[in-house]
Amino acid sequence: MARKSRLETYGSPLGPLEQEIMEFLWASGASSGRDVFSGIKSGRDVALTTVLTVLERLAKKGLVTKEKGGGLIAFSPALSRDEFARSVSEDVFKGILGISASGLCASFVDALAASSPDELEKLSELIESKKKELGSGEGKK
Amino acid sequence: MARKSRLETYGSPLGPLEQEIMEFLWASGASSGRDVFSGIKSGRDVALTTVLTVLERLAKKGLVTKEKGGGLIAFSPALSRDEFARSVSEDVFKGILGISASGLCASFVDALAASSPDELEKLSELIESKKKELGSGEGKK
DNA sequence: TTGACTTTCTACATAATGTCGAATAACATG
DNA sequence: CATGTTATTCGACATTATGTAGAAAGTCAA
Repeated sequence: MARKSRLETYGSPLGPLEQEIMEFLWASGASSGRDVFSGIKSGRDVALTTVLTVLERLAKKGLVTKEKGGGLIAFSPALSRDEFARSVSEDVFKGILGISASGLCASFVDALAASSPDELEKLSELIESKKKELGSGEGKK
Repeated sequence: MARKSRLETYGSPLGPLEQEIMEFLWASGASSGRDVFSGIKSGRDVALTTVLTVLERLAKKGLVTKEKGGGLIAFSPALSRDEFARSVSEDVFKGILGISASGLCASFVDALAASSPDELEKLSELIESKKKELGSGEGKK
């Protein structure tokens, strides 16, 4: 079996299992393949090799680093959650902004308000400083 | 040949050709398969049947409606650009917010400022009204 | 009926992801 | 060193999304 359709899982460039694994790594930091396997396993039923394979692919994508230290190979997230979210968001926004900026803004605020209302305040501030930034360095174009 | 990798095209739940076709439909409204084919063709080299197939799939996904009027079958976008962007964004945000709200906000503002600075102002307003909305109807947890 | 055009079917190709078993490499220990 | 255990790597198959298009079937006017 494979994953849900793209439209359904859209919102993360990672498949469910990949996501779970990154989640684990973000929470636990450097871990052996077996660690990840054990950590993930609760609630899911995959083989150790499946986890290893995904870890491998994640490494190939640059999302995970693989280091052979003294003992076992250690896998670690190559990007922090924030960095990852940022890098993904950039592409996402570029894509959707090309379709409709207003539609995007509207749902952005809704989504943010629903999940992290505290961030609304910070967002306002971000916008203010961005506006100033734009207002000043605006001699060209 | 197929499309770019998911990480690369991330930003639209549609493949390049699907996107082009939706673009055309948003611009031209109800069109026959051949119309879309002709409209799209400039700059791209696909067969009529390819366009028809994609149109069919878009219809199956609910993004396009297919109506057999008097003459030819007419394909129209089932959602406006805005509606579409909104609906896609919702999923996107849900997904990314689950990873990191701050990372998302930061790149959102950057992306918006870069592509549609005018929207920054509107976004501020949106936030303000959203904050009021939250502040008032806040009796429950 | 015939021919041109429309629409549907069917099929193949590539890529991403999930899923593993088998093979191989490494290591600790008897 | 031979052996058993564990770790890693390889190779494979499955499904889904998308691009691609020829073949077949349907429609309609002349």
